[in-house]
Amino acid sequence: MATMHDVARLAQVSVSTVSYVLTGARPISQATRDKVLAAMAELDYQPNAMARGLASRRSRILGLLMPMDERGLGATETAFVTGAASAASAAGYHLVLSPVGGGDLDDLRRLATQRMLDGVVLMEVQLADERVTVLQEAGVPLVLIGRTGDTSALSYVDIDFDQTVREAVAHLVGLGHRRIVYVNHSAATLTSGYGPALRTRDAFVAAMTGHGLDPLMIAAEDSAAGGRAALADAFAQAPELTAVLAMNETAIFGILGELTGRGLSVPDDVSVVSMVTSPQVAELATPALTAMTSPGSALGRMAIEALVRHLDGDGSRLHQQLLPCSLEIRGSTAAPRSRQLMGADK
Amino acid sequence: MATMHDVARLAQVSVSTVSYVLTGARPISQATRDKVLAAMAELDYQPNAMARGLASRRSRILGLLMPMDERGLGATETAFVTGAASAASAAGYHLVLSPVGGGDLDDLRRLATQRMLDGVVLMEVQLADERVTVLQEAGVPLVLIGRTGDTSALSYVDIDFDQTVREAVAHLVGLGHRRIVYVNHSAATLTSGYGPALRTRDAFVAAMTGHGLDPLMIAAEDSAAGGRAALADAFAQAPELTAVLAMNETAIFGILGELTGRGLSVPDDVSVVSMVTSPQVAELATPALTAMTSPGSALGRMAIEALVRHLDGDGSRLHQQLLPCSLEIRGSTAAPRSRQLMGADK
DNA sequence: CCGCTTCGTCGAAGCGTTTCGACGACCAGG
DNA sequence: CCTGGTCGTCGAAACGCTTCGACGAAGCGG
Repeated sequence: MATMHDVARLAQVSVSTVSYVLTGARPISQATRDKVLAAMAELDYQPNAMARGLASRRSRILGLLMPMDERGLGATETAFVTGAASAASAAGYHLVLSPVGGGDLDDLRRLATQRMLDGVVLMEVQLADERVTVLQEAGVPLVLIGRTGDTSALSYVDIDFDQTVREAVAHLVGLGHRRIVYVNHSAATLTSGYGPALRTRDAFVAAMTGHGLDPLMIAAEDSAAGGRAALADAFAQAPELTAVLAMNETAIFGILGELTGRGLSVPDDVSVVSMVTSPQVAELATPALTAMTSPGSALGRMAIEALVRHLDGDGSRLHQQLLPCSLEIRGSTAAPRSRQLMGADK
Repeated sequence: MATMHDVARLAQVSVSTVSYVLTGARPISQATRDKVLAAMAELDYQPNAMARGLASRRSRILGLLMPMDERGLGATETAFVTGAASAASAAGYHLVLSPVGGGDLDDLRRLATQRMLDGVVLMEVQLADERVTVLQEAGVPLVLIGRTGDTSALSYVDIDFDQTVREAVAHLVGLGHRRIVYVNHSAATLTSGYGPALRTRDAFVAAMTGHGLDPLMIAAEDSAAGGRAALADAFAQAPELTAVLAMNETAIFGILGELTGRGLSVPDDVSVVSMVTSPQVAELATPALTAMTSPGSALGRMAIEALVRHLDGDGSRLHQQLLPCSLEIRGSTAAPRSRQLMGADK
């Protein structure tokens, strides 16, 4: 493994000159630069990351802390990761993913405090997230995907749930639906203060009342059974319902099953819109689901870009940005048919 | 940020003594050790990973190279990752995940060649995998999950597809099924030489003929539509079929949909077994799928342990090991009912 | 009681970079 | 022709750790 010394010797320049060619920290004449580059190529030289990190006090490694529970990662999260990775690589950083589950806060602290990571992007942030505290104490630059309760001093990118829900509701209302039920995550999730669940709830209420409609929300367990139960519940409360908006991606298969079980067809009897869903999952269902597709890769890219700007640039300004999901119309939404028209207005 | 010098000064010992306390490379008396540890605690000392890596020429970082395509990560892969992460942490290593897609072989080469990674675990290995070549050339210790075509010089852990298929077939045959169709990945995947698809195909043929039965395999695209088409195809070729064994996790929802569409009930008319499937996915379907659950977390742990043994230990011996999936019986398999008994033997 | 290990500790030499101060060479202005 | 300023390059000092050789102090058999 060739070192800078070898390159310098072969190019007949000093070690520091080689370093300047590499980093561009000082001007180097074209002639010398060429000599050095030729020597590097000949020796197949690769800078040693450790030495570089030690001397410069920056590792050029960014961490992406992702939760890894048993559920697996959806296509949305994956898109986020690939977006982040390519953005990092474009900025000359490596991106490493660290699967920090619940218990290993210590592992996180160690990573952060050992100066391995120049900066960190945190996924799946909770409203009160210990990881944020740990990293802030360690003085590691931080960008969140999602938001904590108090966002005043933090940089983040997140989904614009308000806008997303509004669009979804507008789509359904535009088709003629009046009675729309929103299937959210479980009651436990809501009371635990899970941001997306709370924000979509509020947004749904706002959007519906904005249309002069009555907002009906059901909390559903994250399972197929939870979806079935939620739908049964919904029909009990609003037999005339013609549309379901579902935040709970896991429950949605149960919802579809229950609909079929009741002899109702999608989309003719009941329209279904799935929130924050990837095309891949949407296509799994029959008919394919009209969904609000999350801007996963854009979010990942923006998070990394904000972090890099913070690292390379002035380092002061906060970056706070929201991006809505985009409506992708597939086969699960249509105008409500007569069944409803009889019971309702028009 | 305190350094070793600070600790040494406070404990009134030399820097090297502090280092020996940390690494255990030489014996240190209990008295000095205590002094040093006390000083570390007081200063909240954390060793600098870069300096340590530079001096010792090992980073104590292991890489897990995972493909990140748009499909997302199933619970199986996630289990693999968490198993690997906890094993690494237990062995005193960090595990970082690197999302290396198709294009960025260069990025991989750079990581490998910059001496950032002490060793690497490769997921989703293809029969002819460029990444293996790159890493071998860079001289990075390597453990595969999955197998290349020529496994002679490589360490790997993999699923024992042969055993897994045999168990699945035995389960169905034991219930009384005679006509069983195997829904594999797509024809394109097969001809591209995707190991699991090929190995399960061969295993299926062997298992079926072992029972004196005729092996029928259908290749299906990785989509719901692909599953539907495959099932239609299967019924065309074998109208009397009573059981489906599916390797293609994506197609399975299409298969179930098509079955329902034909008015056939699962498991009374047709039994379904899903191969290499996580409990989470199996529970999504109604009824929940009888499945061969992959030993994800055990595979991850074993891969890391093999790698660590190679790094810390003798470094010579290869580690090659297969683990079967375990049969988990849920609601999608049962004895075939009369419809078949009429058409077939017994 | 002597020379030989063994044990515990120390000092110093790296590890491969970056970065800072210095220093000729060259050029423009006075 | 001298002064002052860039420009391009060099040498050397970090960066924070590991590791090797050395060396006193014990402990031991003879």
